[in-house]
Amino acid sequence: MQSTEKTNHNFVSDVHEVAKLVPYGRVTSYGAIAHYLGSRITARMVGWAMHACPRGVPAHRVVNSKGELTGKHHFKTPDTMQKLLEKEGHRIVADKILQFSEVFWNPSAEFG
DNA sequence: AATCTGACGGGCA
DNA sequence: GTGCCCGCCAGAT
Repeated sequence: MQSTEKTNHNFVSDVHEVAKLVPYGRVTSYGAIAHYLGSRITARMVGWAMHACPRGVPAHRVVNSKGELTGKHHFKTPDTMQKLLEKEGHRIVADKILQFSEVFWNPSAEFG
């Protein structure tokens, strides 16, 4: 059947939903969300989806696979992301979350 | 219409 | 550890 769908940015809202599931005091990565959503979604797609994250999505809890705050420039100010994370109890040095593996939250491990 | 880029990540030299 | 390449999709120029 010929689907008349032109844009499939259905995954965009999926990304936002998963991001909302990240618990307070925890963080996840773009790649983890991508893997959870399926192999056709890559970390880069997740990053792209986050540029339009609606209010209520804790975008600051999504960092790259090394725990670095690579998306901080997309917040109101470049230090907003770090501020929010520190407020949630995280330790950040040089835009990098310390003990990242201990606060990392993996959606695939929780649901899949 | 074609090309480059982007909040990324894994693999390989 | 460093550096380059590939993949995936949509938007911008």
